[in-house]
Amino acid sequence: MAVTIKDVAKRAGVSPATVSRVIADNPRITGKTKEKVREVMKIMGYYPNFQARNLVAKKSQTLGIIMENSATLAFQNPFFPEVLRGISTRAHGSQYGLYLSTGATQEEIYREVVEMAQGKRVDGIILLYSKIGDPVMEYLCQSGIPFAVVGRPFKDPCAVSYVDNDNINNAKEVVEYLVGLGHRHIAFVGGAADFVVSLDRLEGYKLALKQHGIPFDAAYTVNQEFMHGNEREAIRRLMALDIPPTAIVTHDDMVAYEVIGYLEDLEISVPEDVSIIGFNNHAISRHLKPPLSTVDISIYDLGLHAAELVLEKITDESVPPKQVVVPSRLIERGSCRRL
Amino acid sequence: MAVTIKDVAKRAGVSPATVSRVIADNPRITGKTKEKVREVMKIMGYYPNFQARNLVAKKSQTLGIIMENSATLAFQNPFFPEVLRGISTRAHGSQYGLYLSTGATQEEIYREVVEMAQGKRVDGIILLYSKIGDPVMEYLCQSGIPFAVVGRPFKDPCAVSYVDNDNINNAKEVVEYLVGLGHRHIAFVGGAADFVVSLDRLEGYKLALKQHGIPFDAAYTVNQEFMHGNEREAIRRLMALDIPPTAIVTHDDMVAYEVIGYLEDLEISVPEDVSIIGFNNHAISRHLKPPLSTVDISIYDLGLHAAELVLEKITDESVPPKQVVVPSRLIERGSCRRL
DNA sequence: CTGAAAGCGCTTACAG
DNA sequence: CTGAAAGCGCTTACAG
Repeated sequence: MAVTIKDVAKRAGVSPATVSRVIADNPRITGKTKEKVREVMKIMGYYPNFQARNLVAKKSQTLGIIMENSATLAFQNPFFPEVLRGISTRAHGSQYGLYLSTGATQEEIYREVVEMAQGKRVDGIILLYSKIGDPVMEYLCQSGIPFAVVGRPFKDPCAVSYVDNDNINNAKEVVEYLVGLGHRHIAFVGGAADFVVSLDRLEGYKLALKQHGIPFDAAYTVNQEFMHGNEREAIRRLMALDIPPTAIVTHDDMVAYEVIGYLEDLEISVPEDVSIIGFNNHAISRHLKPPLSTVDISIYDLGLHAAELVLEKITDESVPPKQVVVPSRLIERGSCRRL
Repeated sequence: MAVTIKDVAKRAGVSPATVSRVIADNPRITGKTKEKVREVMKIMGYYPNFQARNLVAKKSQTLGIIMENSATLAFQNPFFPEVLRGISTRAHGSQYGLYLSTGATQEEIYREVVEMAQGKRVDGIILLYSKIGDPVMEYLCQSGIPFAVVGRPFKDPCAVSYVDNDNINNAKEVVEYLVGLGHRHIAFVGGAADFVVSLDRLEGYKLALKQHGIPFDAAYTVNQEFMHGNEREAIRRLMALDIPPTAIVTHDDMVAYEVIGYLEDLEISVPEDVSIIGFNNHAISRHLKPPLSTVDISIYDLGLHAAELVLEKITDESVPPKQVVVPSRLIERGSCRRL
């Protein structure tokens, strides 16, 4: 049996209430009493029981982190560890712990979130993704629990606190950069179609084309669905078009390298034959061949701000929803060439 | 105020004890009563409070995951997300949640672990790394809390449950593979020197050399300490030796690619001039140039088994410590050449 | 400055 | 088959 507040109280010759106050460092307790109690706590190896403490305090000092289907997306790329690092740093700074979702399907995740929230297992929640028609997001909105999203919500974004890059603009700038290099036939390899980030980037892509009088052609776009075993084929098809693209925008550095691999198999070189650009600026991208031009989206900061937003909500429920846009920057390296 | 068991009881016209039994699906409760109570629970949107439930049950249904200094190692490479995915799957299968450490320094981590354990925040702990003279490991050993380690403990390994690859042998086989290709001057780029995995691999490296009558020369080894900004210089020095190595073993695929980058800057090509081999088989490694030969250490399985081990300990404290060795396999790709 | 008492939301012997 | 009561380990008005 672990030592409880009562054991300490008895041994220190005070009441449990006093011990409790010493733990809370209540200023109304004598220095002498505090010292004595602390001494006893140390001797007995006393540690407060979280469950009990949280039960009466009606809080858990814990943030719930909800990630997408663990088997696939979230875990595939370095986004997850990096955003978690940001969250972790901020949470730790405020003495909050992190509780992770473990569900693999949308239904499991939904159930978990409801239990976390209703069961008071967490004080707030960070949703690591934003997708269209997501029941989890809907639940979060109507539940009243403090939460923040990494990624712009699809509907009613002003009603929720979120942090995001300006994805539309990022993609637009990337395309403009390529246009500036003389490219007119630019392909777009995007993420899963039901993620808002994918929509936004596609939108930015279209916007840039339009602005430069380049007609949009769906044949130049490929999305995450292609990632299910027929990536290679999708790229082959792309390059077999009557007018194949001279540049490809991909939504992630690792995907960019995967594409580069397929291109090489087709004896197409980067950047000689095709220019390519990624997103996320993975640590390794500058060391690889070719060094990848990419957009650094400040993943760590996304995490930091997401944590900040929930923490704010937890501290004061009445603060209005807030949106944070984290800056990104285009990093030029060797994977794009002037036509 | 959230709806409690009392609210449900009142509305259903039963006692709180009965509601509690319905939740636990106690067979001594009438089907009719159960139905009625469940109906009311649904109507009122009742969810059991974890804190309260766990307080009396003296358990938390939660596993603590301790990772190394979040800012650096654990988060740098895909090991962390992948091992977490394994843990997550197994934990979820047994209705266990995951609680993550957030500390950045060893002291912070130590404090967190003690609080997690003593404060009954978690029922068991998975330590994601094994290093020499680690106070966290020592605490875990003497605390009596169920735990498992990913990686062989440095001392008294038989006293703790852990899962690991046969790192000594893995490294040995890698070196033997290179020797088999005709290499005699083989360099070793290892991880941080205080990690047991680094020791083991170095040991395997030495073992293989010895077995083939190749003298060990420390000048051919570089360790993680070189990763602090002077990686490039370390590689330059290595290749400037009187007899430069014709092959390099690196402890991680991404490190291998980083090294390859530095070699290229020195106008040394892989595998033409130098062969190189990695560890961990990152998803991207087969798509990169050159496709990397590497050792697949089954990271997902390491996580799965680690979770299995703690869960076992939690279920039955009396089971003796158990060790699981997860198989690895050498994957030949294009980064090594026969001399 | 400190203690006795009530209570956080639940579970579980003990009765009946 | 169900309820009243005690208790998990803590905190916090309320007294004094």
